Amino acid sequence: MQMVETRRQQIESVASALFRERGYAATSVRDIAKALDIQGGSLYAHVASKEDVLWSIVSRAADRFRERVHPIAERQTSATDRLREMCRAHVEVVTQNLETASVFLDEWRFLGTERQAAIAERRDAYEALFRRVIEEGVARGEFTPTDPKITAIAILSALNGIATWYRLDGPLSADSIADQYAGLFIRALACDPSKPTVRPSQSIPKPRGRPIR
Amino acid sequence: MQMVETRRQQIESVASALFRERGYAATSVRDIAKALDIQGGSLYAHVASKEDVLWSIVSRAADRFRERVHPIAERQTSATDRLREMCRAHVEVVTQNLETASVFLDEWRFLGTERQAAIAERRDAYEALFRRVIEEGVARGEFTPTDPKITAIAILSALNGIATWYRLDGPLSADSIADQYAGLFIRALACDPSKPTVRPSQSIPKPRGRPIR
DNA sequence: AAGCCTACCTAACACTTGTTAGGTGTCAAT
DNA sequence: ATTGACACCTAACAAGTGTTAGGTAGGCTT
Repeated sequence: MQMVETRRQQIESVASALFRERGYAATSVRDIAKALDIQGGSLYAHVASKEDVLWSIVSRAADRFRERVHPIAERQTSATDRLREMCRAHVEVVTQNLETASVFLDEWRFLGTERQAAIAERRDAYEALFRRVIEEGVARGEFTPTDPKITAIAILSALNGIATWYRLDGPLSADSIADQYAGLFIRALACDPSKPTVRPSQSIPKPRGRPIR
Repeated sequence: MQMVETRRQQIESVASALFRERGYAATSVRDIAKALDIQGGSLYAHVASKEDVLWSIVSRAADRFRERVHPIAERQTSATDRLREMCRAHVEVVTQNLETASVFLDEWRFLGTERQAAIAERRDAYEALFRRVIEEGVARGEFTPTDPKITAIAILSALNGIATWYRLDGPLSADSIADQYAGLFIRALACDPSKPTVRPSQSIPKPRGRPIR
């Protein structure tokens, strides 16, 4: 009974590819239709608007990231371990959903105001997953003391950059990329073993209003 | 004699701001004109085309990055030192030219094919500056062995990400951001001091065809 | 056989797009 | 006083934009 792909899914799939390579604003509804060998107006039997398609893509991609990474963030393992696995999972989502992930990362600003706000909220929450793991690692003396907010953003920027240059037919496997990135960040955070500063431990300080300085 | 700002410069300045916040494709020539309180067609007394404006912005921004970072890459100091300073300089260019840098990073794909290729070439050369410093640091045993290409891309992705979120009126000074980022990457690359592997030294291996694996 | 649903088409709508041709006024140099 | 450059305007162009209304053909159910 399993049908291969509903028309709506085909539209989103084709739109993802076009939005990624030309950008949302530079892709017309007729471009999408042409890729499916139908007429521009015929799309509206399946979708309410062009922005609607973007929203579906973006919001589904947001789901994927959270679904994969959130469970890892809640594990009871070391911060080092969780951060490594979170990085790996993030890279996996990017490389396995290259088009939708790219659209999510780059084109969400073309959504209407409310939808944009909804995504911003989810991105903040997602970023907070990384920030908290870093905070915890620092508090436990597992990580070098750093500003968790900046560090989290730096890590995510680097990981998200993969979406721009990764090619399925390239020489690098997704796994090896993930390992390299994860290793890089773990080394950046790993506490210098020469001075085993075991901070107050256990207690994680509540984040104050302003992030730094 | 110094005139404040030629009309052409005003156009590019206003266009940078609009391209950054709405994207090139979603910004009309009339939008740019309206910001200058003139009529859409009047712009063509100063510029040849919309793409021409983009090209000016993008290519000038590319210049700025190279001008600031290339001299540092050629210093005779340690790889650690050079990488740190290169990161700092890059952040400086981003934060001091927020709008043009953002446009350079995000909107260059809307250039025509040849101009796009020209920018791609310059970006590759710029990326190579970072890659070579990393290669050298690894070869000298100054850095942990890592794939220089991936590492360079990771660093630049993180640094470029700053262009998306940095605000002049935000709580973080550009300098402190630069230090944090630079510190992060240096720690990620610094060789574990417990095993002072002084590799063959001096000789830097020629990069082979395929990057890794 | 009738009705209905799905999937698509055609044609048009109101509007926006980048760009150009020709015209107007201002100001400095001749 | 004439010239010419400069900065801008108006008006239009051809093409493309997202979207809609109305129509048609085929297949499924009744």
